[in-house]
Amino acid sequence: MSKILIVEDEQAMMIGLRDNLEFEGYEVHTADRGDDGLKKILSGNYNLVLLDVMLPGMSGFDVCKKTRAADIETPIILLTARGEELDKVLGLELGADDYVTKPFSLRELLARIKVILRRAGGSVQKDADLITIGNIRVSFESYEAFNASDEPVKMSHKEFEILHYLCSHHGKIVTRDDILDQVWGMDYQPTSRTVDNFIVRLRNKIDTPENQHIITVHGVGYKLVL
Amino acid sequence: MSKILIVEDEQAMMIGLRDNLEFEGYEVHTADRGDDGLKKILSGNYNLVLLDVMLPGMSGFDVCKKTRAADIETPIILLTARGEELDKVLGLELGADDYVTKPFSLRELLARIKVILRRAGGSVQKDADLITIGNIRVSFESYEAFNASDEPVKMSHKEFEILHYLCSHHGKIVTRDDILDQVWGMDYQPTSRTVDNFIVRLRNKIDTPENQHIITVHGVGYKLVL
DNA sequence: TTGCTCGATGACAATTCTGTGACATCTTGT
DNA sequence: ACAAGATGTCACAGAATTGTCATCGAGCAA
Repeated sequence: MSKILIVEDEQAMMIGLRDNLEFEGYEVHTADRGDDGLKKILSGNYNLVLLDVMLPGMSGFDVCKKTRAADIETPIILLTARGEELDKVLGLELGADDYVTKPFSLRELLARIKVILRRAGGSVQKDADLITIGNIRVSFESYEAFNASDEPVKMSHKEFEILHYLCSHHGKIVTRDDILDQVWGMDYQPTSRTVDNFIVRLRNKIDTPENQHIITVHGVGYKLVL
Repeated sequence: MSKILIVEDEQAMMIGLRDNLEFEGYEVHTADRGDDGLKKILSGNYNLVLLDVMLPGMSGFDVCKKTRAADIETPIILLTARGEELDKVLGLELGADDYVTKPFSLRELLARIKVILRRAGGSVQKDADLITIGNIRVSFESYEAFNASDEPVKMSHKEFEILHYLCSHHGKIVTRDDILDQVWGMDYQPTSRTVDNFIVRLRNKIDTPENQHIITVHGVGYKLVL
């Protein structure tokens, strides 16, 4: 679970933020002075910092600057009361990762927090095994495929395996022999014509009118582009 | 150098952005339709995307969503004309990394770009095997070639092989027989006229008006200069 | 058994790539 | 400058590759 530090001197604001973030499942810590906040940030113990600009002890700008000067890369979102652009830019140039201007909407702040935590390599996994390829979304774990309207798309076992192989090498070229070796095995192999036929079937399922995802590389093989 | 893609249909806006970003030292590419933009983004060739929300072809939201669905993590900054919060949140939840609301200040946008590029650690590693030769960039691994505008260039298998051989001996002189031996093999070999013909085809694709990259060494063979 | 699906194959069409000759143009040596 | 040889360039026919369809048989379930 992500740990968030709130550095904010206005009691009401701080409590509101804390409660909401805790409700969202974050672990929340607080500081109400700039210098205290800096000390905590420098411990490197947080995944994210919400930092007010107007603070007793030390301004948010200075906290930010000193944090970066100390080579601490903890993401920082600035909370500023003034809507002036100068503040924004200054903040970002000082090393902040984002800012919101008071009054801000909670939904927006939460969205921004999510974005930054995700980007920081956080722990938001996505639908992991549902991969979108052209027209369809495929799960290789459950051998299911769905079209744009979420209706199931029928795919045979071999079709899944071939698509899976193409997927795991997407962007790279795969020869017919590669496919035969991987999907059918070294011992028994049908004609390479068979591969072409499966490619046709896959194309019918995943290609959109505008985009062809399985590219023929003449004289070499095929290539899947996502 | 960071490569930035601008997806924007308003000419004036696009030109303004492009010029300013180029002035800042970024390599800028453009697209004026949502679907075209998506195609380019999916190539994974960019460090950052500036994406307008209102676009012909496909909305910025959809482009964003599809990009993330395809597991491409290229950072995206949304450009939105409407100041509505819903847009912002929606955009961020769809996987955008940031947004600015038109009209935005250039300084702010530049600051945000810097922040994101800094955070992304700033390099597209796909360029690893992308070699630039004159007009085009070539990947011998994936048998792809792109021109200056990042549009794919068609190249046949033999063309790739010959260019590959020239590349691996760039700066040195290569005789026609060398090429025939390497590309066609010792046993079967066409006329040496055939080589000339392929050289012509390659030249048409890679030479720029100012620079000839495949040099004829009269009486001996050819030489590739990068 | 019957009816179904899937894998495999071959035939043919469609497409793309190669190789060649003819002729224009250039380079070199005289 | 001239001739001889080398190279540039183009269009086209044939070769090679790939797309697509119809079909057949094996395996499986009802």
